[in-house]
Amino acid sequence: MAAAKQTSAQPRRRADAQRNIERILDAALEALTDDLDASMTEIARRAGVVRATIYVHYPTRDELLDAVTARAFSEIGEAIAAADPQRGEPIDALRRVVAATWRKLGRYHALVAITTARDTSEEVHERHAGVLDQLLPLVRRGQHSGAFRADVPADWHLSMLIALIHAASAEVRAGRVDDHDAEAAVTATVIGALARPA
Amino acid sequence: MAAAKQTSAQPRRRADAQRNIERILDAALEALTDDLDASMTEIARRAGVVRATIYVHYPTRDELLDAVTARAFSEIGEAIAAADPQRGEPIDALRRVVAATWRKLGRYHALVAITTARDTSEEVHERHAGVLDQLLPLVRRGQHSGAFRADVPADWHLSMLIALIHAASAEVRAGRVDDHDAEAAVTATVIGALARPA
DNA sequence: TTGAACTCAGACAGCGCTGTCTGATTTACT
DNA sequence: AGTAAATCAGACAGCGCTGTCTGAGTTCAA
Repeated sequence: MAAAKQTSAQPRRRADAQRNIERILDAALEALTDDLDASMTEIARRAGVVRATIYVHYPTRDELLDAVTARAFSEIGEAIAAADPQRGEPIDALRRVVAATWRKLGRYHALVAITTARDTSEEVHERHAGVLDQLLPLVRRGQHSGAFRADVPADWHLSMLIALIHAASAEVRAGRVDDHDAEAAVTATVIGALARPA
Repeated sequence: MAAAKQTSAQPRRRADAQRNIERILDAALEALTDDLDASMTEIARRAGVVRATIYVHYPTRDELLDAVTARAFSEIGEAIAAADPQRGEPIDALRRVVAATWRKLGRYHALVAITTARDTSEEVHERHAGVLDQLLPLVRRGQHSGAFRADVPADWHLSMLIALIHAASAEVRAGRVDDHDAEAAVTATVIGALARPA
């Protein structure tokens, strides 16, 4: 079993073990963002542990990737919930959601690429379910109210939203746009892409 | 030197060699679309040749990837030129360009991912230059005329355009939208993303 | 028809990765 | 203070890949 969030049913984990788990997950995300094929050796180096220590916590590379991805989606889900997507006009709610999530989502592009390549599309969809379940209602009510174009499936809008956020993040990483300008730009671009034409 | 397009300066290539080169490039594109890490063994299998035959024409894996990518960008450049991006209103020209290129561009996502991961951003930019040189004037004149939003760099619009096309193609490959509906949808989504709000 | 270009069919070496192992050492919880 | 949890520091085996090689056989252009 991979390292799991501690529960009262398990013996307490030593503090240094808990610290190492966080460092391993952080290092994995960073290494994989730089190189989709980053090795366990490279991840261990960045985490400041020996390779065998990773295997203590995550018996295989895939289990490590699953853990990093689960953590990422959990964080995004929390950010979306905090943006309160059900409240107010769909366009306003979409603004809040994009502002709340674009930076995080952009960082997770590598994980999306890796899991998309590795898993079946059902597995990928299931992994995204926590996030999709929060966003689909917003897209649907926007389509119903006439704020968003309704001649495409709601899934289409979500795919376009995620693609634009990843592209925006790439522009920032490439240094072509600064972070502050990018926030206004990605918000406007997303709204333009989803909104029903006037 | 990698297998190059035949010129009068070179001895004529045998017909079966020419056929194999085309099949190798086709097989490489197909295999890499399915798996970014597709092996030379897999590419040879799909091409119906032995591995050593690929090495006769492309001494390294990277040279093969370069050849596939060069061919892809050449095709896209031709499709863009055929769409006549300098003619007419910017929105109309953008429609023509998207209609002419979205299917091809969508198929080359794997190559973009691979070369982006491998090369420096200068190298990637240089590789895209033939395509960017044709599209940047369209974006700039659209920004100048007020048709496209001008509060972001022209590069921003191009990145968003390409991201949306790739996402659209992924929706079609996933079977969530059919090809015909996707064309109308991607055109509308791109125009919405780039256009200055009314 | 001839002969060079081209391909085939393996075999081989080297590399880097993943996962496992073990005894020694360190950390930290009770 | 004691001791179990955790980590370290390599070493090891197996795997699959890339690139190279060679002699035999096939293809095709002149």
